[in-house]
Amino acid sequence: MAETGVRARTRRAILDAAIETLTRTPNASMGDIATAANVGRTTVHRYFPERSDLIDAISADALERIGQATARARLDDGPAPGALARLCQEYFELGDVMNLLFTMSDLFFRPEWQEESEDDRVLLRVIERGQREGTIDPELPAEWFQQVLWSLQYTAWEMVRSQDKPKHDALTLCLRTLAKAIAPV
Amino acid sequence: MAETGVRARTRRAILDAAIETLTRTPNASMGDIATAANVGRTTVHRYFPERSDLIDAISADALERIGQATARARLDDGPAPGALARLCQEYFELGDVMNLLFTMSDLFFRPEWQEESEDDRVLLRVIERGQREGTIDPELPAEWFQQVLWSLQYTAWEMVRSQDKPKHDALTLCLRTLAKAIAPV
DNA sequence: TCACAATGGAACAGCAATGTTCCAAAATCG
DNA sequence: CGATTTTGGAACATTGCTGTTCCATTGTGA
Repeated sequence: MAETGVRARTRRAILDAAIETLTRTPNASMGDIATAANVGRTTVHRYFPERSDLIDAISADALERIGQATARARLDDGPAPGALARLCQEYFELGDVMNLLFTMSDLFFRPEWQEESEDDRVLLRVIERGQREGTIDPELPAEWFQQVLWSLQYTAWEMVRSQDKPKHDALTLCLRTLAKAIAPV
Repeated sequence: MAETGVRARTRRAILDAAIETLTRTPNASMGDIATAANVGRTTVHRYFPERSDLIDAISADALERIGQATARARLDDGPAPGALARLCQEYFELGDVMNLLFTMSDLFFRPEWQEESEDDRVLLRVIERGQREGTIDPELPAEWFQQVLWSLQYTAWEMVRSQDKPKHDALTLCLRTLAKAIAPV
């Protein structure tokens, strides 16, 4: 059977096209997505019967990729500030996933996203470790730094988008500002 | 004529209801908004013939209020860091306007918002002044700090929303982080 | 080459929101 | 009070998207 080959490939193509299209136009129709994927609308419905099925898959895909990025950052290794910097870099390179989140903000409000994930816990843990070790400001709550890290991701990508900053420069700005923000007084 | 009295009042009621409703549900229908405003759907269409007219009005209203807040912060008075702190407070108190922007992110991409406003210019000017006077880090571009200031607004409100932080605490976090972020090395 | 899987397109029904019109009721103002 | 403005509701046509079915065509693997 072509099961693994063809089917998996078109599924992936639709998913990628959906991510890219919805990033630019959060209200894009199924037809728009089909066109972007070079696929008939019928085919899209064959893989994702309802729109919500497609959104579900996108959500799962994004969570998956974020999880992988978090793992790659090896947050438990070495000094906390360096670990956070690595995480920033990994997240920043997720690019389309990040930008999707920022424009399709309703994703954020889904249960899978609202509940504290393993990634959240790992991140909070390394922040708290830094606070104990004296490398991160203990005066502000760990949750705050967590939010700031995410917001700086958005800010960096916004610099790329609206100010035409090179990606590399934007990442540098992000890293420097995070370093200053978490530094102990 | 009741011109000034009644008409202005219902218009305002519809506008306020629209802001509040769209903040919670960016895709709310005209009917939803009418209900929220305690007004018939017909009446809404009487004041704002098309949906786009309503959105236009909301956009103008938000820009207007942001302009007033910027003016109140008197950015040209006193040391730059203090001026930015005042601006943060004023913006933070805009509350519903801020939250509307964050959930209806398509507002951001309208021409009125993309083009550099007078408020933007005033803000950039005070940042650059601080950089010359040695009170703000001159190594990072003024546009970056501008974006960071806005992002911290979002972050602070997000703390209120998802972490149940008291508004006052969230504002404090915002101010302290901004202070550290702009501080010269 | 042949059988079967996968696709594209057309056609259709259903639905929800939009925008419009009309009229009767209610509120406001002189 | 009486005239005029303002409103709410019902009704309607229109539009765009959704989800489904059917069939002919193309592609794939054995």
